[in-house]
Amino acid sequence: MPELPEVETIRRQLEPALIGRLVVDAWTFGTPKFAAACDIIGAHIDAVGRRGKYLICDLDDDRQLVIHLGMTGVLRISSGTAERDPHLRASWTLDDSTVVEFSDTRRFGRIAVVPTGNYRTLATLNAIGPEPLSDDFNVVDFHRSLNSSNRSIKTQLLSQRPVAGIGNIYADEALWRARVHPSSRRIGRPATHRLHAAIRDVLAESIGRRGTTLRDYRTFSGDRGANQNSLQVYGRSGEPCDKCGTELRAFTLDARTTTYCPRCQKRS
DNA sequence: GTTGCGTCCTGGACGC
DNA sequence: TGCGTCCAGGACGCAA
Repeated sequence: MPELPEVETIRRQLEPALIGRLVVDAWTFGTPKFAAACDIIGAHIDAVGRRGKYLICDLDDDRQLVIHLGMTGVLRISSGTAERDPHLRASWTLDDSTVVEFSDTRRFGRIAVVPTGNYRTLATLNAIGPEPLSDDFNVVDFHRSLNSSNRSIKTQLLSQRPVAGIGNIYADEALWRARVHPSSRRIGRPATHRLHAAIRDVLAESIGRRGTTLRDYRTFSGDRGANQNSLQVYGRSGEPCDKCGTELRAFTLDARTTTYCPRCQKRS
């Protein structure tokens, strides 16, 4: 499932292929979620950016192409083979004959075209928090944001409001590193400092490994990420904690599987 | 405004 | 072997 490190890895590889290119043709799967792909025919791509898990391409007509990869979305250059991908949801043909494809098995992804900076139709992006690896992500605001709601800490991280780009994998990993129980509804300053640092660390390390591939995720060049070999809690329920040896446990929080160490992550 | 829940969606795992 | 059921989860809409 593409989270910030996976989307950033794709963005870095996508950028040189798209910058300055003219979109001469487009195709889309017949559902409204992907229909906007065809709206950018005739536009040049000026920049390839990212906010949280959203890829955002600046167009030369004061609009932006916004792509969310959902759970299983993959962007790639068309192989040109005759065998059609049954999960292809959109494709763009560029003026150098490159064909960029968006494949999404579970159709949780989304494509939108909006006036630059106007994200009113994308509620999560419109209210998204600071980029975790930027200077905008500071401990004071993070602490205030986490304690402004009565929801659990993990639920808030997944909401994208306190900080952008965190999904289920990196939420579990960061909370474990920071020794914060996922269900905690209040967090003190020391724990906020630990969580702030842990979020930065797990994301930066995963970007360095080109993301986490559990099943579907591939980089733009079709490679698997390598961070799945370094996960310390996610998907490891029943295995011993790397810190204390206690058996890791899993439970469901907001319909998402949550793995934690009952000894290292005491509920506050 | 906040919170919680249902829905979307498909392939793999598993049990019978 | 074939069938049915369950599970995974990000974003969004809706109701309370």
